[in-house]
Formats: sequence, structure tokens, C-alpha cells
Amino acid sequence: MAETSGAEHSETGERAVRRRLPPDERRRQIVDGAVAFFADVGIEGATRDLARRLGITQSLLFNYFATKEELVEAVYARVYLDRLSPDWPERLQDRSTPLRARLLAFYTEYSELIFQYEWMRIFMFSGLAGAALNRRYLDHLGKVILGPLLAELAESARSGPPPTMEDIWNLHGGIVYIGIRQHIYRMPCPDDPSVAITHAVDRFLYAFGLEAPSGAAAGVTASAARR
Amino acid sequence: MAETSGAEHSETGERAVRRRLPPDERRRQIVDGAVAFFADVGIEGATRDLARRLGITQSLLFNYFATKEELVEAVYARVYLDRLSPDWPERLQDRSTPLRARLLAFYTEYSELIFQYEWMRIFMFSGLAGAALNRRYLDHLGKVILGPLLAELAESARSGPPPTMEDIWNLHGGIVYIGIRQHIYRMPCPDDPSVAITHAVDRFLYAFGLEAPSGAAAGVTASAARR
DNA sequence: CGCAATATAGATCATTCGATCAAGAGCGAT
DNA sequence: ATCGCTCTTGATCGAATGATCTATATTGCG
Repeated sequence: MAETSGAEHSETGERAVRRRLPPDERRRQIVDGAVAFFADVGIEGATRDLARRLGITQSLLFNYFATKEELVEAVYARVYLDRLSPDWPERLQDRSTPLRARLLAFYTEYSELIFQYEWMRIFMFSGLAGAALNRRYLDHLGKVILGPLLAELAESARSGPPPTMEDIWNLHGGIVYIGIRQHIYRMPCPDDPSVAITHAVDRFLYAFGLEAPSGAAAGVTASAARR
Repeated sequence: MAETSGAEHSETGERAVRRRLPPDERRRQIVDGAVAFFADVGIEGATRDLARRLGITQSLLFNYFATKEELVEAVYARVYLDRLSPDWPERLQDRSTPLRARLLAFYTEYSELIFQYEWMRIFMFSGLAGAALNRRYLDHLGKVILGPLLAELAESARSGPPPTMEDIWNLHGGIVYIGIRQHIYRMPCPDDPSVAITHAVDRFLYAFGLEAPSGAAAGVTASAARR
């Protein structure tokens, strides 16, 4: 999270230098802080604690957001924004590139985007709360990413039963679960998930008669496939 | 959740008949209600709302649990209890049965145990809160189930790179993610996950040169493998 | 340099939270 | 029946919550 200014003090509340900031900059600082704060303690976190962490007073929050709910919405918007790159659909359907390379490129970039403390936790908090943005995101993911991905796989598949959407969700879930283990459950995880991602994608493709012969341990990994 | 008595009233608070219950029965009723309640609204849910849902007064809760935290611990204990059957380790290592059958039997039973609204959500809530029981459970799962499972797979694997713990977690995560989609995100899911589980297990085994030739669409599914 | 605009702070309100307590109500023993 | 034990209740406490308001301090502009 970008430190917008040097005015924040540590959470052990010694006095900070008072800083007057341009409104939009202050607003950005508050949203940034709120993202980090709510990711830690959940959306139910107290506005006073958030203010203390930001080094401002609680009442100031309400100068920028009429209600706490409005602030939470801003946090959701910030976190969900640009998390699904608009060019992924076409890149996933670019048949001049092998399907495996497309999959590896997508999941490498996607995992770098979402395997982050703030995103993972706020996504889970908002999911449990039934937030509208959460459902919209998952709908969009299914329609715009995983749907086309299924079509591509069905087109290329050379053996076995035809793939279903449930198979795609299984691939997706197995990969996303790395981030869940890391940031939700705080389990020790490999710092670079691309090896696990590569293996998961290869196992998946192999089952449909695609690429990755059994000895391909030295193949291109997801991290090296980054465009 | 078992309706312990007919005394509960609907949540729209019309007066209920007052019932005097034996202490342990009342306690059980409270824990049952608390499991369902906290699964819905999260651990931060108010004790007054829980009491209203149970058709009792809020103060009565504190006759059975000294603090809310104590009640929450009872909820955790109830939910986490017996969720990892003690005979799974040995059954997973019973080499008189094919590895595939062992895997399918395990994940069928396991998914039936955990793909439930209360479990899934309370597990996620407690995970986000960093509850000790959550870490203990995952430690235990890794050591007692997934560890032996890795050993079995490594023993049987006939091709490809040797399996790692990360591979096992990928299989596990892909399956568990079905429950997450269903109960955390409330997405529409197949009511019987055994087909998806079977395919996931078969893809996994196939990648290590085991069973499931490419045409095995009509094989034994997980639900039929139930012992 | 001085003034107006506004960012900021601290006190404060009403509500809700977990938790306590004395009084009342139900059930079993006699 | 009715007595007594204890389960249950409603009132209530102090702390914490979201939200408001007034007074002060700081900045930018002329």
C-alpha cells in the first residue's frame, strides 16, 4: 500500500505532525488505509481504530465519507478495480499461441494480481458478507474468462471426456486455493507459486490429451512464460 | 440443525411459550443455534440476535457460557469435532485397495462431511479471525491425511516428476473449492459433487501414470465408490 | 501580510454491545 | 396441592460503536 505521505504514525499512538492534504489525496490515503485495515480485522473494524492507524481523528473520516458503509463501498471498489484485465479474454482466445502458454501466462499474471493479502482477505470478507460486488466479480470471471477458456479447451481437447465448466472451476480453484492457504489461513506457502501453477496446468491439459508428456519436468514454467 | 423442542418461535418475535429445559439440553440447543447463527452472520453477530432466534433471552446465554468467547469456543469445538475421521489415515494407506478407490472413497466421505453451510462458513470465519482451532485443524489435515497421501502417491507414481506436497494441496484445494463456491460465495453448484471429484482425482492420478486411461468416462464415480 | 476558506481536532450524542443482577416463573419431590 | 430449587426473565450497567457539532488551526490567495 503506497504511503501517501509521511504523516502517518505507528499504531502505538505517539503524536504525529499534523498535515493538511488536498482533499482527493487525503481521500486516497484514507481508502488505502481502510483497505489494509479492513483486510486485517474485517469489515466490522471500528472507525476509531482505522483513524488511529491513519494518524487522523475519527471524525475526519466522516468528512470524506458520509457513512461507514460508503467508506466500505469505496474500499470494495478500490480492491475490485482492475483486477480482471480487459485484454485477458482475447489473449486467452489467441490461437496463434499454444493453449498451454496462454494458460500459464494468464494464471501467472492473475495469481500475481490476486495473491495479495489485501485482495484475498477483503474478497473473502465481502464474499462471506454476500456483497454485491463479489457476486458480480465471480459472474464476470465465469462468463468472460472461464467460459472462453472452456471453449478453447474443448476445441483443443484430443482425448477423454469433453471438458465441462466444472472441470474449469476445478483447475481454477486448485490454483486460487494457494492464495487462500497463504493469506486466509496464513499457512506457510512457496513464495513463488508458479511451479505449482505450472504443474497444475500441465496435469489438467495432459488429461485432455494435450502437451506435457510425462517427462516434461524441465519444461517452461509459468514464471518464465511471462510475456 | 435439530429442533430440540417445539418452543422456538420464528424470528419475527411473537411471544413463545416459556419452556424450562434440563441444563445440558438447553446448552445443546444454544450451541446448535449459535452454530447456525454465527454461520449466517459471522462470529461478530450480536448475542441478542442469537437469543431472539433461539426464542430465549439474551441473559440466559450467560447462564450457560460465562462470556461470548466461551460460547464461540463451544461453537468451534462442535463444528470442528469429528470432522477428521480417525480411521482415514489407515484406510488411505491400505494398499490392498487401489489408490484410486482409496482417494475416491476419502474425498467422497470428506466432501459429504465438510460441504455443509455451517462448517464451510464457520471454518472460513474462524480462519480469517486466525482462530487456533483452524490452524490446528489444517496442521492435522496436512500431517495425518495429506502427508500419508503424498507417500502413497509417491510409492505408486509410475511416470512424470515425483509428486510434492504442493501437488497434493492442489488436488485438495481444487476439490474443497467446490464447497467454497457453494457456501461462501453462494454460487450455483452441482448438487452432487462426486462427478467433479472423480474427474479431478482421475486427472491427478493420470498425470502420475496411474489408472484412468483417457477413455475412462464410464468408470466408477466417487459416489458409487462409497464403501 | 492579512483574510477567508476549509482542513482538522476534541467533545458529545444516541445506540448497541457484552455482561450483571435481583425478581419471578416453572418443574419435581413430598 | 405446595414447597423449594433453579431455570428464566427484564431491567440495567459501563464500554464501545457510528455519527454530529462546534471551535481551532492551517493553508492559499489577494
